[in-house]
Parts: sequence; structure tokens; C-alpha cells
Amino acid sequence: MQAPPYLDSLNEAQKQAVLHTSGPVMIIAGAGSGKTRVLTYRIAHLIRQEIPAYNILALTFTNKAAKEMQARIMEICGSEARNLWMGTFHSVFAKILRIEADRLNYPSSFTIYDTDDSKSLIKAIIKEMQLDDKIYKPNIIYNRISNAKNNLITAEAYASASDLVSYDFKSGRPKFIEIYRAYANRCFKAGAMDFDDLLMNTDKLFRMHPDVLLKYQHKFKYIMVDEYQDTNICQYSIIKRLAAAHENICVVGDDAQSIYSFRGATIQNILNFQRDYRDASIFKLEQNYRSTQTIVGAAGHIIAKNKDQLEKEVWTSNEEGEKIRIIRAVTDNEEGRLVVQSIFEQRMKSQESYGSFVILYRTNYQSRSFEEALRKLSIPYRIYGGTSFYQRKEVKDLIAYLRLVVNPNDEAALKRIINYPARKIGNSTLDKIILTSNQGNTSLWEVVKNVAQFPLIGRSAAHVQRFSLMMQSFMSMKDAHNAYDLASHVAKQTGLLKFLHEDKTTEGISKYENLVELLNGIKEFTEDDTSELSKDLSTYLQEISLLTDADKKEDNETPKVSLMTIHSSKGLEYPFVYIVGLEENLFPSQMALNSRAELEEERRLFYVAITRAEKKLNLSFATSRFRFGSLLSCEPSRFIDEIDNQFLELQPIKSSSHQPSALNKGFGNNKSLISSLQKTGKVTSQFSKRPIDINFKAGDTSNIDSGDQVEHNRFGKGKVILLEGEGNARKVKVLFEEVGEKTLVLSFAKLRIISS
DNA sequence: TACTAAGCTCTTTTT
DNA sequence: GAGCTTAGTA
Repeated sequence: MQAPPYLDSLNEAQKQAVLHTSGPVMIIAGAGSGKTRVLTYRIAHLIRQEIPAYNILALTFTNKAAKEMQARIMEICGSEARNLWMGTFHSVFAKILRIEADRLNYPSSFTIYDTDDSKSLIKAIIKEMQLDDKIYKPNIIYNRISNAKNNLITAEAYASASDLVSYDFKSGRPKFIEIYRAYANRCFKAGAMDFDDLLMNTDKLFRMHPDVLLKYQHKFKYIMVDEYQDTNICQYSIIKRLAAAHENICVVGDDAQSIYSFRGATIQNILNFQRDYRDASIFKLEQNYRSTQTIVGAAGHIIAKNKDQLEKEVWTSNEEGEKIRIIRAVTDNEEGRLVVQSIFEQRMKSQESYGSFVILYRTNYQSRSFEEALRKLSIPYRIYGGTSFYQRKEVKDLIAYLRLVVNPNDEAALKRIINYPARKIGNSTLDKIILTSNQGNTSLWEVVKNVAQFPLIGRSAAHVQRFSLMMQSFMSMKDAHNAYDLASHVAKQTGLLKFLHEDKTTEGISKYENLVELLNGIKEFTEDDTSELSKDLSTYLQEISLLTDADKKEDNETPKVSLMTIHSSKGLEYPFVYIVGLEENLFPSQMALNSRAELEEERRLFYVAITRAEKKLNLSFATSRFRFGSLLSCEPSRFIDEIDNQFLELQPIKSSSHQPSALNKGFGNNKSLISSLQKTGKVTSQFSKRPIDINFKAGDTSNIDSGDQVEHNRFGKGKVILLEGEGNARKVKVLFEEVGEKTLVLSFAKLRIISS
């Protein structure tokens, strides 16, 4: 087939994947192989073939990815691209669920509970059931419920699954199923779905209502799924059903980048694709356009250590590029300083903007030390993830009012604001309202609205009545006013704005500013002419409920250093990448060391991080770190050792400043730790559980003698004190300046001789 | 009912 | 270190 000219920029493998539009297709796309391009052009090509865009469903991993792709497609084939059904699983299915809500007896204005809402509801249920929240930890319960839902196990199904129930019994949580039931019931009563419900209820909708399924099967003649390796059983089931009629399904993924098993994703989906669709065509994209040979090579060596993977060989014709640098520091604060200093110097040297840099970490809390260091040098930065704008208390408070206006049954919203700002409705009154609503199996709002009928509520009834009347006045405005008018009215009437405006502390001022920013955002939404969406409040709330931090509008004026977790860096690329906090038990996480499968997922995470880099990769670790108020001593991560010597910079590893300077910074008031640090130069703590394993690859160190000064990539500088001959595998005992004595097996160890 | 101080608990990643 | 709960006080 002659490829049309707009596909000229693609290579052969990419072109084939684009042109093969009918039947089941799986594209295995290595990191940096132009996966997004292929997907984009594939959709554009379909539209060019006169397939109506509304017949195409494209599921992406983030809203941002969807938006960018849509913009790109629009460039190629014009405004028809607007009719594409494109977005995350959650947002697309939320849209379908709103249309079909009555089939599931939900209001079409159902609320979407975020994790906080869900957890506090679970907490409340545990309390109401008078269970011990030390045994029934809301977090664990939430995860277990979420897990069940991701595997399509409803509360009813759970109750009749004897293995699950007996597991709970054995692990001391026999009442779990009752919590699950109560939670599901309360969500339903509140007209609310949590994130997992959006998927599970879609599956339920299609399963129970064949006519609805038929309608969408007919509508979505072409289905494309990005990041297929990170789909879970529930998503799999939905896609399978939807695609059953036409089987024009194209999935794109990379098993080496599967990093979401914790939320139910199963790599089996991608491995089983050929079993599900016997006549599936498979395309492999193996040429990497993103990174230097050094980076591609190092990443390949790392991932090769995993057993579970599809065969593929990622390669590149890019230049060799600079070697990987390892930065070692004594504390997390010093790590921040060294990394930021390196960014500063690199920027000078390469004349690139700060937008070309990213700092990647395993956990959100690690951002702190880098923020501080960046602020000190006045380098602009932006943090993705963590507490996002919409998670802030003041923002959630106003949104809770708005949610309640749209869906009065929303329990989480009502609890949040019934006494905020304070209006003399205390906890005991709220407890009575909850009790009354549980007895009558009604929503909280029904009780609040008809408070006069319930003598139980007592003296506070008048206050509740006043609150109820105020809310009703807002509700009556709902249909005649746009989102902004209503929101600003609510902000004023409830006293929220005034309350924060009067607070002149720095915190109060910033809260006030956030509220104003929120209102401005709503204004922008109502004034946006490019979108055909209705401008009412309920549409606005739908829009924001599934937004994440990555979707927030960029101000592109100042280029900024990005900070994010590795998970949220998926799909992104930067010329200069710093992977930080490479310490054992942190990355790989100590919670992921229970099985080979878990460790392999951590390794895939490392692989994802490495392959974000285009030009230069830097790794850093600290040998001690503050966490939860205590100082932990850290061992460098095993992942550092897994990097082959040939990819590492040979110049001496930057030596760190020593204890005195570290002492001045952030060691808090833990006197015993400080004195231990002063005496011994190292800190041991109860948290350091795992022994260091010595498991290194061959280095270029055959001529070592006692007395040599050596440097090791993990342990820093030291002096050889004893050699033990054991054939090829000579052992060497080294006294390291910082970590003391270690025995290394020479044929595996990466030792560099500094002086003989 | 509202506010404050002291105490306890977090230890992963996200839609 | 932060965020939340509890106990004690106004």
C-alpha cells in the first residue's frame, strides 16, 4: 500500500502500525519509540479515511495526553477531531455513566468521590460500627475495597466468595465485608461513585443492559487503548465487551513499563492479547528516537535482569552521549544542594532552559529538600502531584458547597460544610443526624431538610434549619445561573470569602488567594467559547472531578525545573534527568521486596525513569535521610550497582562534604543521633534492617593491594586492609571512611583505585 | 461549642 | 515533619 504523504515522517514499522486499521492489533512499543506519534497518526489516518470521528474511542492514561493528542490530530485533519471520544478510562466512562445513569438508578448528576471522600466515609462507617480502627485501618480497608472492585468483585460477590471471607476472618478482620457493604450502600444513597465505581459500574452497565452495550458497540467502531500494560481486569472486561462487535481494537503498550500493579493492573492483559484475538497483528517498535546510546544501553542492561518480559530489542542510532553521573551526598539536604547545583551548572554549560530538567523521585515527600535548594538559588520550579490545588482544604470547602447544590444527597460534601464556617452545629448534632438517616435509610440531606420532623435533633434544630434554608436557596438558583455566578454567590453568602479575607496570617492570605483563583478558574470555564459544554455548575464539577495536577494549566512564560514521582513521569521526556533518592528501602521501596515480581516492578520503574532522559542522566543518593522526625542511615540502592560500569562516568565520584556541615542542617534536636554522628561519623538506626548485599559486576580492578586507596560507587572512599585469595573471586576487606569495614568480592565489585 | 496544646500515627506509587 | 485526634479549658 502506498502511504499517504502526511505519514512521511514515520519509519517503516510505525507506518505499518498506522496503516493496519482493521481487526485486532497490538503494538509493542519500546521506550522512546514514538508510540504517541503512531497512535496520533493512526487516528488521523482513520479520520482521513472518512471514518467519522465519533466512531473512534481512544483511551489514554492521562487527560493531558488525550488533549495533546487531540490537538495534534486537529492539526492534521481539522475540526472533525473534536468529535473524537478521547480521554482517560475514568473520564470517558464517567461521561457514559452520566448518560445512562438511570439504568443503574443513579442520578445523572452523581458525585465522584475522590480518595479523601472515600476514606473519610470508611472511617465514619468504622466508627459507627464501633470497630477498632487500629485493626480496621481505613487505609487498608480502602485499598482492599478498591482491589476488590478492580477485580470486579462487588460486595455481594465478595460475601459469597468463601476464600475471601475466610481470609478476612483469619487476618482478624471478619467484619470487612460488612464495611464494604455499608460503604457501597452509603455511596449509592449519596448518589456518589468513587474512582473504582466508574469502572466497575460501566462494566455492570454493559453486562446487565445488552441494549446499552449494543448502542456503544455500534458507536465505537474503532477502539484504541494506550498504555495497555497498565490496565486492570475491570478495564480489560469493558474493552473486551465493547470491541466484541467489530474487533477493530488496537492496543499499545510496553510490558517493560508496567508500573501500576498496585492498583490492579495486570501484565497478563498484554501477554494474553494474542490468546484473546487469535488473528491479531503484532507490530514492534524498537528504534528509540529519544535517548543517547548510553542511556538506551544502560536501560537495556537493567531491564534484562527481569525474567517476566516480552522479547524485544530496543536500539538507537543516536549519538553515544555523555556517561551517567552518580552524585553521592551525606544527607537529603545535601543531596538537594548537589543536584540543584548540578542543574545550575549544566544549564550554564548547555545553554538550555530550566524547562529541560526534571527531578524524579520514588515518593512524593522526597520533593522537600529539592524545593528548598531550588528556592535558595531562585530557580523556578514546578511540582507535579502531591497535594494538588483541588485537594487544598479551602478549595475543597467551596467545592463541597457546590457539590451539595448539584447533588444534595452527597454525604461527604454535607459533612464537610454543615458546620463550616461555624454555625453551631457540633459533632453531637451531626451524630444525631447520621443516626436518624441510618435508621430511616435516607440520606443526610433528607434529615437536614426535614429537621423539624425529627425531635431527636433537639436544640440545634433551629441552626440546622437555617443551614437547610440557605442551601435550598442556592439550589433554587442552580438552573437559572451559570457556574461562576452561582459559585461566587455561594462564596459570599456562606461567609467563606469574608472569613478567609479577615485572616491576615500568611496561611490565611494564601488560602484567600486560592479561593480567588478557584473562582477565576470557574469564570474562565463559563467564558470559554471554544468548548461546547454547557456552562452550568454541574458540568463544571464533572470537568474538575477527574482532573489531576498534571492537567492543570501551564503558564508557559517561565521555563521551570519539573519535580515529580517516577509514576507521573510516564510518557514524558526531558533532556536532563536526575533520578534521586536511590537508596535501598526507598527505591526499591522496602514494601516491594517481598517477592521477585515486586522487585521486578520496581526495576521496571527504574527503567521508566532512566528512559525519560534524552541527553544526560544523573543518579543521586544520600547516606542518611530525615524521615518522620528521625534520621535514618541509608545504604545506596542495589539499582546503582546494576548499572554496567561502561555507562558510568569515570571521573571520581563527587566527594561529599562531611559531618560538620551536615550537622548544621536539619538534624533537628535529636541529641543522641547527633552525638553518635559526631563520635563515629555514621549513624545507625532501628530502621536500617536489611544487611547490605555485596553483589557487584565485574570491574576493571585486577591489581589491588593492601594499603591502596580505593573508591566504590556505593560506599565512597576507603582503604584496602586485607586481601583474600579465592581463585578468581578474590575477596577484599576495605575500611571505608563513611560506612566502616566491608568485605567485597572482587570479581563483582566496582572498585576504582585512587592511589597505590 | 470553640479553641489550644499535647500526643499519636503516618512509612509508596494514582485515576 | 505534618496532619489528625484527644483532653482540657474558656
